[in-house]
Amino acid sequence: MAFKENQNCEDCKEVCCARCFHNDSQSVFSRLTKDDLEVLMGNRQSIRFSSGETILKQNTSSTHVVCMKRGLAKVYIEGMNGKKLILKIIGELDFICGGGIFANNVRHFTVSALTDVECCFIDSERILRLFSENSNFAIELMKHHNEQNSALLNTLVNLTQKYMHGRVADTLLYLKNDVFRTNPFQLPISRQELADMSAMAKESYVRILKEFKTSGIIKPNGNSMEILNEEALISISKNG
Amino acid sequence: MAFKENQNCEDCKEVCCARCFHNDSQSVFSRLTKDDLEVLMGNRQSIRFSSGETILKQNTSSTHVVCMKRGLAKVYIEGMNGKKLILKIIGELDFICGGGIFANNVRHFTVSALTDVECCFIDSERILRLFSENSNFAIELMKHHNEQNSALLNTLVNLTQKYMHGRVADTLLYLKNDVFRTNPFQLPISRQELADMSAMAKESYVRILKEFKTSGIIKPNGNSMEILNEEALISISKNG
DNA sequence: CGCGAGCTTGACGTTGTTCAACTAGAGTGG
DNA sequence: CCACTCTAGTTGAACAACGTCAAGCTCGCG
Repeated sequence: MAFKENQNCEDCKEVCCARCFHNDSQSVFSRLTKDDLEVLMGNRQSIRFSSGETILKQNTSSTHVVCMKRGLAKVYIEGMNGKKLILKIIGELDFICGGGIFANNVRHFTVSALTDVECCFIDSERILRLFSENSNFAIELMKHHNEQNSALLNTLVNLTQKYMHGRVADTLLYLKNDVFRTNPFQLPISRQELADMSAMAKESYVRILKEFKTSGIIKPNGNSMEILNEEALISISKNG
Repeated sequence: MAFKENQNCEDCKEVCCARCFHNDSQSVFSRLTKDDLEVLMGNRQSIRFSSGETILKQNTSSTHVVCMKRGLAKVYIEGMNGKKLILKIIGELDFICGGGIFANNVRHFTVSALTDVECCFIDSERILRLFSENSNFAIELMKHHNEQNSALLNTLVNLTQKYMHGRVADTLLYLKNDVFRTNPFQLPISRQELADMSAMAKESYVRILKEFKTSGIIKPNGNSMEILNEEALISISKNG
C-alpha cells in the first residue's frame, strides 16, 4: 500500500476529489454538480492514518463523514466484555456515513486503519445542506443507506443461523470477492480479526481453516490466502 | 383488538390520515404539507388483514410503503432451513419502508399480522416524489432509516454476543417497554415466535422462562406475562 | 541467541440443540 | 356429555457445537 508523498489537500483537490466524487458512477457523490463539489471541498480535510490508528470512535458524535482515498480499514462494533464484531472492511472510495448526521446521534461503530490510510473528513453539516438542496444526491445517499441496511440484515441471518463452517466460508468469499478481488490475496488482518468478523473464537476459526486446507478448498500460507475450490465454499456457505 | 366496522378509505380519510400523518410529532410524516398529504392520500389503499395473514412478503419488489393503523404485526426474515428471525413487532402508526424504494430492490423481510390489522398501502413512487420535493420529509425519512439501522446493529450485538439468558431478558424488556407499555401484558405470539426473536430453540426459551419464574423475576400465566423484577432483567441483559 | 506476539493444536467443560415423551387445553364429531 | 384429535407448551436426556484453557510452535526482531 504505497503512498505518494506530499499530497496535501490543496495539491490534490483537482485530482483526488474529482476521482472520489465523479469518476465512479457507483459513488454516492456521482450526482453532485460542480457547485455542490465546491461546497464539499471547501472545508474538507485530507488526513492520514497509520496502520492501527482509530479513524472514528464509537459513541462520539458524528460531526464528519469520511471518504476513503487509499488503504483499508475495518468497521466494527465494540460489544460486550471487550468483544468486537467486525461489520466490514472498507477500501478505496468507500464512504462512511454513520448513525446520525440527521439526528444528532452518536456513531454506532468504530473505524480503524488496517493499512496506512488516507481519507477525507467532510463536515456533516455540509452534507446535510446538500441533502436538502440536491434531491438527486439525497436519493443516492438514501440508496447507500438501504444497501447498508440490507447488508446488515444479511449478516444478521448469517451470524445467527449458520454453523461455524458456513460463517468461515462467508468471510473467505467476502474477502475474495468484495474486498480484494484477486485470488491469492494478502490478509491485512489477524486470525483474531477474522474470527471477529464471524462471531466466533479465534481457535475455532483456525481449526476450520485447517479443515478447509486438508480438504483442498483453500491454501493458506501465513498471511496469504488462496481459494482453490470456490464452488465448495459457496456450497458450505449455503448449507449453513 | 376490536375494529370499528365500515371504515373504508373514503370514510376515514379525514380522521385516519390526519392521525397517521400529523398528530404524532414522532411520525415520519409529520413534516408534510397539506398538498403533500393530498399526493399521498390520492391513491392510498386502506386494507385489512386477519391475524396470521401475510402483509408483505420477502423477495417481492417493494412497490408500496405500509403504514399501520391498527393491530400488531411481526417483521421477520425467512432465513436458512425454514428458520425465522423476528426483527421487531410493529403496531399503531408504525411505518414499513423496506429495502428499495430508491433502488428497485426487493424486500428483505416478511411482515405478517399477529392480530387483526388495518393499514394503508401507499404507492412508493409517490413517496419518492415527495422525497425529492420536500426536503424536510426527506430528512425525516432519513432519520427513520438511521434509527432502524442502529436498532439492527444493536440486535446484531445482542444476538451474537450474549448468552441465552441475556437474550431472553432482552425480548421481555423489549415487549414490556417498547411494544405493550403495560405491565402484565398479553402475548399475541407463541413461544416459538419468542424464540425466533431471540435466535434460539423454543425449548431453550421455555426453560429459561421457567428459571426466571422460579427465581421470582417474572410471572407467566398462559399467554399473559408480568415482569416482577425489572432491575434483575436489566442486569441479566447487561451482563450477557 | 533469546524474546515476544501471534498462530496452532489438543483436551476439556459449557452452552445450546435435538429428539422424544408427556401434558394441557381447544375444537370436533358422535 | 364424552371420547378423539390436534396443536402449543413443557420436561428430560443425549448429543453436538462451540468456547476456554493451557501448552507448544513459528517467525520476526532486537
